[in-house]
Amino acid sequence: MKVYKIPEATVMRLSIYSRYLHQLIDEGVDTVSSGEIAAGVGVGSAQVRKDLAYFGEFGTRGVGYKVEELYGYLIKILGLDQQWNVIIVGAGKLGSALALYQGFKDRGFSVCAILDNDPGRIGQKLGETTIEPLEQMDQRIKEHNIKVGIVTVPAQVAQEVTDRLITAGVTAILNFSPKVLRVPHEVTLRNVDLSVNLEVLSFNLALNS
Amino acid sequence: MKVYKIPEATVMRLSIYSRYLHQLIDEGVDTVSSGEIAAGVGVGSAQVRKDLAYFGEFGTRGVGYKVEELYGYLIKILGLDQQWNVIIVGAGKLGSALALYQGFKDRGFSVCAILDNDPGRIGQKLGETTIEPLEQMDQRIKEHNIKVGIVTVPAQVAQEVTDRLITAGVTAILNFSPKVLRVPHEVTLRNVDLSVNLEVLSFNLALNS
DNA sequence: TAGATTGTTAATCGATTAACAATC
DNA sequence: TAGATTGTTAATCGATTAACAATC
Repeated sequence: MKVYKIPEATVMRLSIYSRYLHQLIDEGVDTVSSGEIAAGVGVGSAQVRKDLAYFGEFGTRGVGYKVEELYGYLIKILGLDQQWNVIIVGAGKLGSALALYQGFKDRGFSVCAILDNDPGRIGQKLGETTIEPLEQMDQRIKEHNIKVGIVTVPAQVAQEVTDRLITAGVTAILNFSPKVLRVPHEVTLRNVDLSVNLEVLSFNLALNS
Repeated sequence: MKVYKIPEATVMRLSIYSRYLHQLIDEGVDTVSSGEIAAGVGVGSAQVRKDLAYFGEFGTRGVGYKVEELYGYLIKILGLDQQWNVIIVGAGKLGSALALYQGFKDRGFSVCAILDNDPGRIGQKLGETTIEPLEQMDQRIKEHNIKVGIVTVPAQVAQEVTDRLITAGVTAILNFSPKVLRVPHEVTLRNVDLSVNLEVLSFNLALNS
């Protein structure tokens, strides 16, 4: 797949398209147009075609796209045709909820290690997985060839934990801590800052009042 | 505050700046330049000045910004100088974790109602708040003048729940369900789609392998 | 005054959208 | 062939960045 520069928004939309196509498969639909996908997920049809065009030609002019086929391509493009092992650092409320989140499993993500440094938490089970001390990080990452780390620790230790994850071999990080993290450019970082999200809402509420 | 069109990215950065300023206050710093803020949060200094310029002139040429003063302005702009009452619909793992999330309280958000339709969950306590049936929605929203709704229900019922929230008076929605929601234009919607986030990581991993 | 840093304008960059030739 | 819809180009839009006059 020879690709130059894909806008991040495009990747996010591909993920959403793929879910919509999954729904169409369930409904037994077998052909769909860019306009229908667009209407289904609330974007323009040119946007849909443009997003797909980054990766190839998947449709038939005058006809549209075969739903199952396009779905298969998207899953491949998104890397969801393989299993990704995940480590969660921080077994607080949020980390524990994420460890048990069914949506991750559904899409091929397998949480195979959960770490915390609270002696009261270590040894407890979350589903199949036992909470272990941070010292186990290196071993678990190597053992399970983990590439994805989820950071749900307090802000003060988030950078340190991130550095350790990267040193141990993780190259993709989902950060839930309210901390601006620095990572080398070859590591992909995404921030899911819950407070920032609520504050955008708050901004809009304040604006309209 | 007379404002035309603020990029959403600007609002998110303002939230991040405000946290950085809070940290500077703790450190006893009392003056800061746009370059220092920029370095602190990993953006360009022109970006910082431009973001602030949407809302006014907060600095002194040749000197910089007074930390506490600028922090105060940002809190005001973000609407964090007032308390926002929040309702959570869906008391599963994620909803429960959010109900207890300290970060929300710290920024002035008060979760004052949690609803679920699972009889096994109703009546249980999450912190101070008791899980109630969905029938209580209208009453709680009116009683507490709730403007913010957090949706953590399964995709199948997300749109229905959202419609009910809006009818009852909620005008800002944080959606954690993997569902494209339709809301009237006067309602602010933010999607925090955990799977989409992981899939962007997966895409990048697949790209680099 | 000299040095520093803001606020703002203009240039650049990149993403979205409209339009249409290609083609089923 | 006529109608439909793709893939792609070019136009538009909007956000970021560079540059600099204003000014402390």
